[in-house]
Amino acid sequence: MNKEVRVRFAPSPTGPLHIGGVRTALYNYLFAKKNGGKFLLRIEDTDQTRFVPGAEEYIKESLDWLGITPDESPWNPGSVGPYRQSERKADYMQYALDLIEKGHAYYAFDTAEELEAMRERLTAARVVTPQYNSITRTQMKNSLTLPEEEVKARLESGEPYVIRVKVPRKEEVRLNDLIRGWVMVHSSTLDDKVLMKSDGMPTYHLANIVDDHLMGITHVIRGEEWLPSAPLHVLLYRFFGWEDTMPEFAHLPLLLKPDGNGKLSKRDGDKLGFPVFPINWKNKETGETAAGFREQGYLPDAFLNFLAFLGWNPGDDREIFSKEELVEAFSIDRIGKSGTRFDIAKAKWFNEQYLRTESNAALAAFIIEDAKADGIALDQAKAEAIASLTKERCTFPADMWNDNKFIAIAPASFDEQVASKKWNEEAVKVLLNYATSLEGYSGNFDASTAKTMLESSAEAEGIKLGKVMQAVRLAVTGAGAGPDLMEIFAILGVTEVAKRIRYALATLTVVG
RNA sequence: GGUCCGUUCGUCUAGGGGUUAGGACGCAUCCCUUUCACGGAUGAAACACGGGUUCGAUUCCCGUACGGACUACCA
Repeated sequence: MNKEVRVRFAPSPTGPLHIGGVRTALYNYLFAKKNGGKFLLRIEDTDQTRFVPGAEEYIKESLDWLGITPDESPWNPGSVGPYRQSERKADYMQYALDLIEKGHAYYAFDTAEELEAMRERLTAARVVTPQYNSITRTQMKNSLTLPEEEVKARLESGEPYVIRVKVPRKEEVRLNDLIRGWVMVHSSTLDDKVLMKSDGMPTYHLANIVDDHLMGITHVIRGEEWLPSAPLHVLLYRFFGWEDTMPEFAHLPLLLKPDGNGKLSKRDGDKLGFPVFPINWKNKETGETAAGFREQGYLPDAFLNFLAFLGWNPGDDREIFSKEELVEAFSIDRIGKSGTRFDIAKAKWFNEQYLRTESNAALAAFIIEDAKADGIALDQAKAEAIASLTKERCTFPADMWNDNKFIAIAPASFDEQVASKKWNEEAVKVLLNYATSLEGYSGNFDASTAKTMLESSAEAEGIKLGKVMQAVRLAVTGAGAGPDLMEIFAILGVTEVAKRIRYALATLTVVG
C-alpha cells in the first residue's frame, strides 16, 4: 500500500461535538500523522432540518483548541472540495442516476402514509422486521413495479420521489474491519435504503460513499454505531464499480456513560457531573450553556492524552504521552473492541500530571488573571512563586489561586476548628516573640531566614516549634492547611508576615 | 423482536493454552513531613456462566447470560 493515507472526520453540524466525536477525530488525526497522510474534515450537512447555526464554528474551535487541525477542511480547502456536502448537492444526483442505470437503484413514489401502512401491514402479519426490501418493494409504488410510462409521467409532473438502493435478495456481504475482523451479513437483512431524499439531498449513505471516493479516502475510522450500515456501504462501492479503491474500515468502540448504561450522548450534558463537550456550548434557543472541558480547566494536551487512552493503549506501561508521542505510538490494531466507560477521575489525574510539568512562567498567567478577577494585582515574579508553590497540589490551573488566595489576601477570619485546638498560650508567646523580631529585621527575608527566626522565637520560650506550627499557619493564612509555610512567608515579605501576626494576636483569644 | 458487535480488578487496560494474571486511576494502610498535598512503599480488588477441544484453558470453538449499537426521506 503505497498510496497516500487520507482519512476524514465527518461530523454533521447538528449541535456541539461531544467527546466521542472528538475522540474519533483524534484517532483519525493520529492515524493520518503516523502514516504521513492527510486528515480531512467534511461537514455532513445533508439534513437541512437539523442544521444548527454555530455548530460548524464550534467544531473548528474545538479541534483547534486540541491542536488536531485538519489538513483540508471548509476553512482550509484542498483540491477535492467543497468540504460541505450541501455545497456538493448538485453532484450527487448523477451518481444516483448512474446506479439506476446499472439496475442497482430505483425511483420510489410512496408517501409517508403509504410507508407507514406498509409497516403496519407487515407488523400485523407478524413479519419480524418490517422494511422496504427485496420482497416488499414489489408491492410498493416504484419504478420496479410501475409501468415505464407512468414512472416517466410521475417524474415529469414533478411528483416527489426518492431513489432507493436495490439490495440483492440473497447475497453474503463481507467486510474486513480493521478492529473487528471479518463481519458477515446477509443481504436479506438489509433494506432498500433511501439514497436521494425527496428534497433533492442525498442521505448519509450515498453522500458518504461518493465523497469518500471522490476525496480519495483510504481509511474510514468512525464510531461503532456505523457498523450495521457498513455492509450497505460495501454494496454501494461494488455497485459503483469502486471496489478496488474501497477504503478500509475501522469501527471504534463506543464511549459509554460511567455506569456503562448506554452510550454517552449530547443530552447527558452536565447531568453526569462532568462535561461531555470539549468547549462550552451556548444553546442559542434556550440561552443555556453546556460545560466544556476547556472552561473547566483541562489542559488541551492532558485532555488529548486522556481521550487517546479511552479505547487505545500503547501496549506498555507508559501513560503520559505528548501529542507527538501519541502520533508515534498510535496504531489501529491496538484499539480495543469493547465499549469504554467514561471515568472523570482519570481525566483529572491526567490534568494533574500535566499541570505539574507546566512552567511556572506559563502558569503565572492563570494566577494573575484569576487574581485580577478578585481585584488583586499580582506581578509576574510573585505569581510564579505562587505557581511553584501550589501547582503540585492542584488539579486545575484555577485551583492555584482559588485554593491559595490567602497568600495574597490577609485573613479577615480564622478557621475556628483549628483555632480552638491550636491557639494556646504557648503559641501566643512564640508569635509575640516572632512578631517582634520580624519587626526589627531588615535583611533579606527568605524561607530559611523565616524559619531560623521562628525557631529562635520558640527556643527563647523553651517551646518546641512543632507544637505551635499550626497556630503560626493559622495566624498568617487563616487556615489549618496549605503549602509550605516558610515559602509563603518568603513570598509575603517580612513586613506583611509581622502585620498578619499582630492582627491575629489582637483578634484571636485563647480558649479553654 | 430481528441483525450485528462486545464481555480480564469498581474503572481504563496488558497478557494469552501451563503466569504468584501485570500496570494505571480510585480506595486503604504505612513512610516522608510543621499542616494539607506531592512523592515513595504496601495492600484489598478481575479472567460472566456452561459445555467442548486439550495432558492442561482465563486464553481456541460452541452455546447461554448480560451489555451495547443499529433497525428513519437523522447522521
